[in-house]
Amino acid sequence: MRFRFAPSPTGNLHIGSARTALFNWVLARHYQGNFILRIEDTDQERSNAAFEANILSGLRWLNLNWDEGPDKGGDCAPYRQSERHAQGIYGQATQTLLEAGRAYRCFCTSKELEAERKEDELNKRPPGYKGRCALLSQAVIEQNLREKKPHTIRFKMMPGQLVINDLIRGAVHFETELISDFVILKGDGWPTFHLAVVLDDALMGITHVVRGEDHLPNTPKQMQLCQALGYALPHYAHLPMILGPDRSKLSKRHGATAVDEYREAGFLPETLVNFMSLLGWSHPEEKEILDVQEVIENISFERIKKAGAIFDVQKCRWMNHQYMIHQEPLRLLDRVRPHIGDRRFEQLQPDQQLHLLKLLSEGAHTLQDFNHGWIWAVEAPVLDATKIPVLPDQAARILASAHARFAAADTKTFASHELTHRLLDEINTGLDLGKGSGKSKGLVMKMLRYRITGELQGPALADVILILGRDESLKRISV
RNA sequence: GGUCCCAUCGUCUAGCGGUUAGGACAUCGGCUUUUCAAGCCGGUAGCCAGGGUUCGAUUCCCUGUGGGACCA
Repeated sequence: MRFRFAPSPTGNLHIGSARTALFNWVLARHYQGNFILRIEDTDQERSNAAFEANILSGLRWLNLNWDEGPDKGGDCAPYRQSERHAQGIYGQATQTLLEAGRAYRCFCTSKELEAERKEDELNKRPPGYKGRCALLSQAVIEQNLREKKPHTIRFKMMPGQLVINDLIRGAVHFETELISDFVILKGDGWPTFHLAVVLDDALMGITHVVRGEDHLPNTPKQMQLCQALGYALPHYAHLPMILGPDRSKLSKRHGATAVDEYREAGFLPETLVNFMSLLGWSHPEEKEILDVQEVIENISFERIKKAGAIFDVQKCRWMNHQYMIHQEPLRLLDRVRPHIGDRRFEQLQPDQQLHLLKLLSEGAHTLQDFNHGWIWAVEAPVLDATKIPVLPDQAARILASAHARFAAADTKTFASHELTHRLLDEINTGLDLGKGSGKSKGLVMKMLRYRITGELQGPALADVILILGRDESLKRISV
């Protein structure tokens, strides 16, 4: 079995495309088939190498390795349609169809076609090419050719019933008489999407065409084209769309849609793979946190839904949190590092870094969340008297008491979580702030946190003190 | 406009004739916490509508409605 992912390099790798790639890849691995990457760059205007590079790097980041592709070759090379075009395969196929009478030259200008379309619209008739040039006499065609009149080549649709036996949707019926003859070779000799896809899939021995539902209406055209070229039809499977919050096809106006944007926002690739696999598919036991192996083992066309699914960033963030807290600390640290803008993080001792990582990861949803919340670890706060969270006389007493206890405590206390806690309790017990002891403790903690970190909220104070150590902590609460 | 696809909590989904319609995210409440998160416990919330088929429909069929995609 051979699966493929065939993106157009007309934009960065999109979540929707990545999901299609993922399913093809997973399916290929499940059936121990091949996963082929083919670049569909026949649109010379919009394709560019930077986009192609972005797509490849995105797939690599997601760990979706391909068996054959533009960068590594394979038995069906080349894997870039522009290079295949240079070999003349699309022109040859078109010639064959022309000779077989399944294609014809169309000399209609874009102006004429435009006018025709407008007229259809006015008369409320279904738009579409009426096949005028199919009726041209041989003499007229030759005359036009001699005059070097620009023309396209159209494929002649055969009227009749056509059924797609979609692996996900079942039988889908079409009346091909309602589908107009479509262009397969443009005026400049380049193939259109339909010709290129069909011919390449056939030539590359693709057995399963798994793609987005948006291609479903194109399929009848491609099936007739495929058969006219004399090739066996592949199996088709059309995946449900990934939608934006308004239920329309996920697009830029919905916010972040590029895989890159998620990478930069601090999502882990395994989160994205897991999350995308659950958009339109579910594990037989409804397990949600799955590694790729489990997806590969359990994937089946039968469990793929037909309805579109909204990409819920909230749930994706929750899942990313799950992956982060279950990550090996040292590994997580490595992955967090590139996201930390403040280089002073590197000045911290390894054990301090690890301790911070643990504290911060408890509430973090993305790798980007490690960018803040630890500045107190590398610099003493600039204090602002108006922000002091307690009354002035309370502040003075708390600081005096804390200073005395800190100074008297031994270094062991500042190396143990338990002892640090006890120290903080002692400071509280030794004071009489005229409130209930619970409230009084709150005041003590608030004041100390403020003096030590400059913040009114953050990680547990005992941990903060542990990370800073005795001397630095003492310094910060000195009057 | 034409063709095609789709339809279970707000969201992702389980369900493949008989279930108190289950789970997850979000939300709400409680607990925990010096605080914010996180964590734990609990709650609210769903079968688009109308016809059939059937002893019985969320489930099968039809129609409508709604949403979407494609064509241009």
